[in-house]
This record gives sequence, structure tokens and C-alpha cells, in this order.
Amino acid sequence: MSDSFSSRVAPGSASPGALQVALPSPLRRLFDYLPAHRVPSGGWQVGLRVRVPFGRRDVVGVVVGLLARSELPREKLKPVAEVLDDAPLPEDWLWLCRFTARYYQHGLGDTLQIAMPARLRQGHPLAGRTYLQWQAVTERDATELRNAPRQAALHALLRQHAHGLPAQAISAHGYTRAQLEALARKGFALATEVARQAGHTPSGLLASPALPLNREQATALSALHENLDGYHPCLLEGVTGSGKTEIYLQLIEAIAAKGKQSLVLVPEIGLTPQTLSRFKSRFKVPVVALHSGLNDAERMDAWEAAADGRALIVIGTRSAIFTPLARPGAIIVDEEHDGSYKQHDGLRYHARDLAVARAHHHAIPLLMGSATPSLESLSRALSGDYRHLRLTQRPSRHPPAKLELADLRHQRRQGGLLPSAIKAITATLEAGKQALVFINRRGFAPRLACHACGWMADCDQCDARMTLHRQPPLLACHHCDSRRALPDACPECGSGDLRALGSGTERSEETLQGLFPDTPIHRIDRDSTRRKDSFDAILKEVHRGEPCILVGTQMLAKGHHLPHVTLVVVVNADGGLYSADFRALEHSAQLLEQVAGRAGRAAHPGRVLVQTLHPDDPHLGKLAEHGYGALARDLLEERRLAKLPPFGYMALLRLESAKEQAALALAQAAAQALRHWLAHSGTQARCLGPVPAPMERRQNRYHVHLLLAADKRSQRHAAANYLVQWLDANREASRVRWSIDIDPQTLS
DNA sequence: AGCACGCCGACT
DNA sequence: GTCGGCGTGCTC
Repeated sequence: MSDSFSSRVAPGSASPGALQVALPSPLRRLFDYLPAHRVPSGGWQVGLRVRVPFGRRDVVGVVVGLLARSELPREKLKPVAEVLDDAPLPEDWLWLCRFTARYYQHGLGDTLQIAMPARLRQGHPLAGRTYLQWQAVTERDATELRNAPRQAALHALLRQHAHGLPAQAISAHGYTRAQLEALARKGFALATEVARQAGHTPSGLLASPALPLNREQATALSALHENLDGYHPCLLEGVTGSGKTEIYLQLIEAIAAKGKQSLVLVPEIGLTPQTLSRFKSRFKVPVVALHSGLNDAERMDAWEAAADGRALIVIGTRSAIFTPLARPGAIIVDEEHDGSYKQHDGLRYHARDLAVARAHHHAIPLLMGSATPSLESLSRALSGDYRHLRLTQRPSRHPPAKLELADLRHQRRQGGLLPSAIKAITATLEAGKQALVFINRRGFAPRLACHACGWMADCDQCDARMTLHRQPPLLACHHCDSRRALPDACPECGSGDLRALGSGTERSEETLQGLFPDTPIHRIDRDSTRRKDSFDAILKEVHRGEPCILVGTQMLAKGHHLPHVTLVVVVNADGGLYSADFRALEHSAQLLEQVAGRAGRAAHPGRVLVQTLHPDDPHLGKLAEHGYGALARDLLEERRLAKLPPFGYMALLRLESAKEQAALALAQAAAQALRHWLAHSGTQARCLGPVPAPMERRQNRYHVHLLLAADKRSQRHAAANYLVQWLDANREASRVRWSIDIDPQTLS
């Protein structure tokens, strides 16, 4: 981005010669426009939305700079077509967008568009600080309305509310805008303008009392209470069930008591009605939730409620980090290690990392909680950059279940399960308890092979095997949308001896149903829970506590309380053990610890059986013997020696093209230019590759990676910035799809 | 990303 | 004769 500040003029001074406008375009540049004839009431200001002609269309952009004069000749500039706002968009929001665009090497225009609610993007006006409150005019003779029954009913409704109703509440009662307007035209309804901030001064903060804290919780909370002002990052490392949420609630209470707002980020899977009601039922102050169920208008309302300070508590997933706050008081990131905080396409931001930047900017406390902290956060907690708060006690008083490793080698298994696992399931059911079988693969079997000639069913668009599904029967690729009918015979040699190799959830379910014909078996994966309410229905059934077996993927690992489960079987723990991806082990260990946390959460102690082909692996051994915290500290030491994150900083350039060579050729040219620049500029960064990406061909496109590594964030930033500039200026690059991933979470 | 312009193939 | 395929280029 060419941020030439040299010719900027101070806001409010004489009319600027040109406006620098960020537009909805992937181009990493800004565009200059002439100020329109009509000067906005508050003068030209950064943050005003404008409608401008762009190419052959009109788009909505945001003024991000006031220039004394443009570097372009005046005749090349077009005038702004319309000013959309009376007041600029919130300053804190604009700051965060600028920071995000710069840090993640993304265009500012595109970043702003992503960070604003759809209604603003489309050019709708902000509702502003007032809204209309409608009241009935009672002096008129209502019999005049006998030919308009809906209007009469609306009139009656308004009469019931002497203090008036906002238009939103009227439409919520099922009346249309037209009916209200007709009523107003006939003189039966009057609107008064009401300030949004006014009103709502609840008598007291809490709707229900805070829960008593144990000693650890009390210690943690008092540490937080000591630091309610200023930037105080804290990592709350607390085992499953140790009461992290209660700490969040009581921190929010202290912040709200000061009249300040709390922003709470939760993982995608964590924003359930239960979570929300826990927050809403505790407080009398307004809680705003940003979830996927909101429509554009509701999202807009929530955004404004946060922006003007009416909402004291804002809860949302990843994108909620972009919610403006009038009086920011604290940011809380629940399950801070969770992968859903990272956006995996387009603007590849990490909401937890932006939360750190934002808390620092606002100078407010930041509380990050997890039972299995990311190595990034743990490292900073151990080094003292973050305050380290720990909760080790579970309410059940049972020590957390230890992982028991079960050797998969040289042993027969049914549906992926060892005899010892089946025995354990039998014992659990006989004790009247529930068992959870965790298997990280959907479908029936991950491979279909011909036993006669060795042929395997491959995807013709990807370098991947097709997964065999039974319900419904078909071959499906889990990396693209291609599916095929099951062949009756081998397409290579004609043999009918086709065999399903390996096990997925469907196969385990089938095997278990054969072994335990009288026990209900609930399969939980993306396929079985496609219908929106079926997951909830299954959970409800499971909560009744009857003996049953749950078979499921990751979906089961996180969050959900399963108080009657006393046995967890992990079908295969080896996914992350010998991966090329340096983060695989960390993620795999987090997942195992989270699954293990499902066992014995209530009154019953639990068992966790972990099947593995590598029972002697030292990492797995550490995890089993001493838990995630101990393994994580070992992994940190390994990362330090290898200068890997968090002891080094990475950027990954991903390139893809339909032609096999195009992406690779561009990557090679980029690597050469970058290496040359690194040497000449003296930037301490390393350029690794290019290499074909793992699973090079996906959906018939070829993927190539170029990795950038540096010991210092600033050096990584400089190198990534050079790379992006080079690609932006390169003709060849426009024929290849590429994107830069700052702090990549995975190298695949 | 849009959205145009441009220059080659199979159709009313 | 043109409708439309997507390569190429531009957007203050």
C-alpha cells in the first residue's frame, strides 16, 4: 500500500484537494477522488463512507486519507458521487482494520469490507443515535379504521403501549411498514425521536448472583481485579471443568461496574444457546451476540449497539473481533488455542492475535483461557509476557483420567477397535454407563482396493483416495465435491474382490451395532448431523443417561458436557505423530486432551483408551503420563531449538494454477527475486522452497508453497511485504492465483 | 473481484 | 451473418 502521508492535511482544516478512498477490490491500493460539491456537515473526515464511480460501476468505499493534493493530475480524478455518513465510522474499528491489513499483507479496501456489516457495505445508512418511537393517537375516532382491520389492530397494539413502540418491535409483531405508514398518514399514529443511549439504566448489574469460587479461582480473579486498567494480558490455563467461565463472568461484572464493555470471543462450536444463556441470565445489562443466525439488519443493530456503547457485553466468534466498542473495558478469548479463530481463506487473520493487538491498543486487560493453551500463548505466559493463571481442580475431585496406550501392532481389530477396547466398552455398558468412540474419519472406509490387482479408487481431480460411504453407498472425495457410484468390479482387472480398507465412523458404528445389538449407538459426524436439529436431538437423548455408545469425529471432542460418559476410546492417535507439519503434534495433543476431558466429568471416574501403532513414542508417552501441559513444555523446547514458532516467525505463500507448471514457475521467479532482495537489503529472513504443496493436485488445480521464516517479526514482515509487492507488480502473477498466509497454522 | 473489449468457433 | 467462449487489461 502506498501510504504517502506527506501531503495529508489535518481533518477539519480547509477542504482537502483529494480524498484517499479504500474500495471493495482485492487491489492492494487506494484510489484518489475529488471532494464532492456538498461538503459533509462535519467537514471531510477520515472514516466517512462514500459512493464513488469506479471503472464502469458505482461502489461504496471509505475515506481513509485527506490529501492536500493527489499525485495524479486533477483531470484523472473523478468526483465522489455521494457522501453516505454524517459521522465517520468508529475510530477504533478503523484502526483495527488498518492494523489487520498491514499485518496480514491484505488490501485495506478489502479488509474494511470484510470487517463491516453487510448493510454498511451495501451503502445503507447507519441508524444513528436516535430512533423513532411510535405512539397511538387516541383522540381520533377509531371506527374510521373499520375498513382496514390490520391498521385497526396495530392502532390497538399501540394503545396498549402508552410509552410507544420502536418500528422494529412493530414489525416483530407482524405488521408491515406500509400499515404503519398508512396509520400515520391518517393521523392515528405519531412518531417521536428517542435517543438510543437514553433509558436503560438497570438497577444493579446482576440478574443472578455470582457463583462461589474455590481458592484457585479466587486467586485468579483477584489477580485480574488488581489490573482492570491498562494492558494486562493473562493466560488462564485451566483443566476441563475447572470453572473458567465463572472467572470470565466475574471479570465482565467488574468491567461492567465501571460502565465499560467486554468483548468475548468463543470458538465456532462454542456459541451455543446454552453458552449465551449463561451470560444473558447472569447480567441485567444488554448482551449482544453475533451468531450465524442473525440477518443483515440484526447484525447491523448489534454492531451499532456495540459502537455506541449500549451493549456492555458483546459475544461472538472469530469475526466479532471486528466489532467496534465505544468504551472498551476487556477482551476475553475462550479456548484461545482453537483453530476456528484463524480464517483459512481470503484475509487470513487470527482473531486471538488481533485480540492481543487490540487490547494493547485500547490499553485494557486481555484474558485468554484454555485447558490446552497454544504454544504461542503458553510460551509468553512462561516467559512472563503474559500473566499465568492456573486452575487445576476439577469439581468432581477425581484426578483427570490418564491416557492408557493400547498397542495396535500385530493385533486383530474389528471396525478399528482392539479386543481390549471392545472389552472396556462391554464393561462400561454393563456398569450402566456410556462410552465414546472417537475416530477422526467420516464415512465407512478411507480406501477401496482391489484384492486381485491392487487398484485403488482415486479421485480424478485430486491426489487423494476416495472414501467409501455406505449411507448412502457411494465413493466421495473429502477434498473436493466429486462423488461416484460404487463399482461392482475392479475397473482395471474386472475382479469382483473389492475390499474396504481402514475404518471410518460408519464402519465402527456398524461393527459396534453387531457386537452390541441391544445398545443404542449414536453416530455423530458431519454426515449424520447434516440436519440442523439432529445433533441436539442426539445430545438430548444422551443426556438422559441410558447406556449407549457414541461414535464420532472432532465434533464430539469439544465443549459438550457428557456427564454419563466414563470411557473414551481413541481409535487412532497417530495422525499428528510423524507429520511433516510442525504444528501437527501440538494440535493432535490438544485434541486428545480435549477428548479425554469428556470422560468422567461428573461423579464417575473415567478411562481413556488410546490406540496407537507407536506406543513407545516419547511424545505420546509424555502426554499419557503427564498430560498436555507437560508435553507442551517439551514441544516448546523443541521449537526453540529449531527456531520454529513461537521462536520464529513464518509466512507461507500459496500459489495455485490449472496448468501444472504455471504456479511453480512463478514461485521460482518470486523466490529468486526474494533471495536477491534479502541478500542486498540485509534482511535476516530465510526463503524455503518453492515446493509442491502436500496433495499437490486438488480440484484439478496445482498447488505450490513458498515458505518464509525469520527470527524477528519485523524481518518476516519486511520480507513478506517485499514478496507481495513483487507479485503485485508482476505480469505473470495475474495468471496464477496466490495468497499470503502470515503466521500459517498449518503447512498443508 | 467485476466488467469491458477483443478476436475466433458453431448456430438460429 | 451473429451469439458467446474466456484471454487480457483496467479501475483514481
